[in-house]
Amino acid sequence: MDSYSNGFSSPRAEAFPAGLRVLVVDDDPTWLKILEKMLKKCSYEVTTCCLAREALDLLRERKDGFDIVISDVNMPDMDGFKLLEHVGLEMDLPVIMMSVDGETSRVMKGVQHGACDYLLKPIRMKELKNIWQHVFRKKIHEVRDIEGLESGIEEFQMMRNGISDQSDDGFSFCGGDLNSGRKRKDFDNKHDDKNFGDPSAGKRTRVVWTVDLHQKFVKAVNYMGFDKVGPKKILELMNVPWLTRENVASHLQKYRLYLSRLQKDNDLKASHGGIKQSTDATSRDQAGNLGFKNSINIKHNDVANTNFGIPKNTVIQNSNPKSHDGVVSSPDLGPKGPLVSDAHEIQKATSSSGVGLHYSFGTPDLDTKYTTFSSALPPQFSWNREHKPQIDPNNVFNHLSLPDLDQVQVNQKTFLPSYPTPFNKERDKLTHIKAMPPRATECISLNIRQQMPGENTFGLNPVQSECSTTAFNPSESITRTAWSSKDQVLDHISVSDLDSFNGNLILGKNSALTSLNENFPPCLLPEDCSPTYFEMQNSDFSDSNNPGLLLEPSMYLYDSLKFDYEYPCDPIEYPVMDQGLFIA
DNA sequence: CCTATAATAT
DNA sequence: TATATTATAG
Repeated sequence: MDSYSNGFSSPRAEAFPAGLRVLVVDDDPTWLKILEKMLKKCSYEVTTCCLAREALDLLRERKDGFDIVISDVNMPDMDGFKLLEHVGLEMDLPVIMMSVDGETSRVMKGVQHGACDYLLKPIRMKELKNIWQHVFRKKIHEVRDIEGLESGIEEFQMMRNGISDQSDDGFSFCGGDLNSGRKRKDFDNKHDDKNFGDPSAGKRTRVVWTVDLHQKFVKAVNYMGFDKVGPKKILELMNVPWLTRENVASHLQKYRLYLSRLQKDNDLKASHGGIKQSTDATSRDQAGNLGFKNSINIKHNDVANTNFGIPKNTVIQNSNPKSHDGVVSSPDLGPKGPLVSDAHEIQKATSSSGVGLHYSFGTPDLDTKYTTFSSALPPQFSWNREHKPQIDPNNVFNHLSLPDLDQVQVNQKTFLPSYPTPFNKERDKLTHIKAMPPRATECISLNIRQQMPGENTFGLNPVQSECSTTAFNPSESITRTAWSSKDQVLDHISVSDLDSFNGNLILGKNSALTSLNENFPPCLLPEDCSPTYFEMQNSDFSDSNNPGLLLEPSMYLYDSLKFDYEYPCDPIEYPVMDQGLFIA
């Protein structure tokens, strides 16, 4: 692992792609062998398994044990897409799907479910050689995120060179604003003026906590330590001009509540398992500590390369030195049963269930402020800047990261994202990981409401659409919504923009909003995914090993994407998918 | 700063 | 209508 981590942490290292930890899943032993061989030739560290279940278990056991997963689509025990979903939700690892079938709809489905790439068998070296780019790309994005809080941008820039930035991704996917890139945000003016300054307006505008905003929030929290945080500090760190302390306080309240609920669930689960910890502690307290403490204190730069400053996993280190091993895994929860269970069912049940936090992406409402994009937007665009001109350059858009907890965490060691658990506290105490709830739990669902760029293409307006999907439930039958994708994106799981886009169109309830375009963000896309997909088509790029090269290809890809997507297929078709996306 | 509660939004 | 999110009061 070390080697691995090193490699990634410092892209420049020659060893770079070497040591990439790949998990290959395919029910056909022959393919498994072949792939293993090929991957080893690429100097990757390969682990194989022929069952999806097995793969999931492996991944759960060794949370930070893999950098990327390559899975066949057709498998007896579990649909490859389902596996994809689980992986995306639970470990946030890039997943490459493969099959003999290159039917567009299948590929699309893979992408929608979060696959960062879709390879057609027979797979050639060419294609495998570059899989590291998915890992790298993801890393970069994460960096970016974090960066926001930290002052250092250097790293970011470094990476940046190599890779296209999100905006590219985003755009291409969105299918929308290709050329201009960003649509403008005209409307800011309106809103801005309105409420802010004048008290006269009796009530303040309502802040919508978009994913982006929430991420910032979380970062801030993690950065300073959960227990130490206060609205004021968070606000400062977030550096979002128009946000008020009250807004943050309110959100913090909600967040804590949410965490406590989460905890509670976990406890329950744990108890079920028989192992009950002392958790009973009041929910409040726990909540307070949850998760963050541990993770946070470390924000050093030393890690700089890798992490970008985020503290995250510290906890793990402390508690479990071997985090790698998967200490984290939680047996009780029984990843098995429930996971496999059909997402469908769960979804249904769950979708509305209450556990998740919902974030929205866009905004339809004029009065409301949406934070979301502020980041992505160039300063000029920032909406409310009036109040505070400061804009974070940092803000970049990232794709969404998981909601709270994990979010962006980066493993210092590995650099792969790991989930931070909210439950650190307990973890520490207990040390047993068992007690811990499975990550899945952590993955709560998010409903994201996003607004797509109203694409002009269609002439439609962007509308919000929502769809939710369920992730899975790790342990009990609890169901959770994974997140809704409507638009997008959650990390990988998400749907392709295209879909969402279309979805929006269709759904368009608020069509009135037509002008919205502001825009959004193209960003949300799962960066990983998009480009890749195309790559297949243009196989040319596949050769480069050099990270530096990465960029170029991407660009191409993007272009091609744009092209393709420019004429989106029938919008109509998608909506449906949209909804069902995750569901399978 | 935190909690509770009202006001809104979905 | 029931719930969830956010604003406000205490």
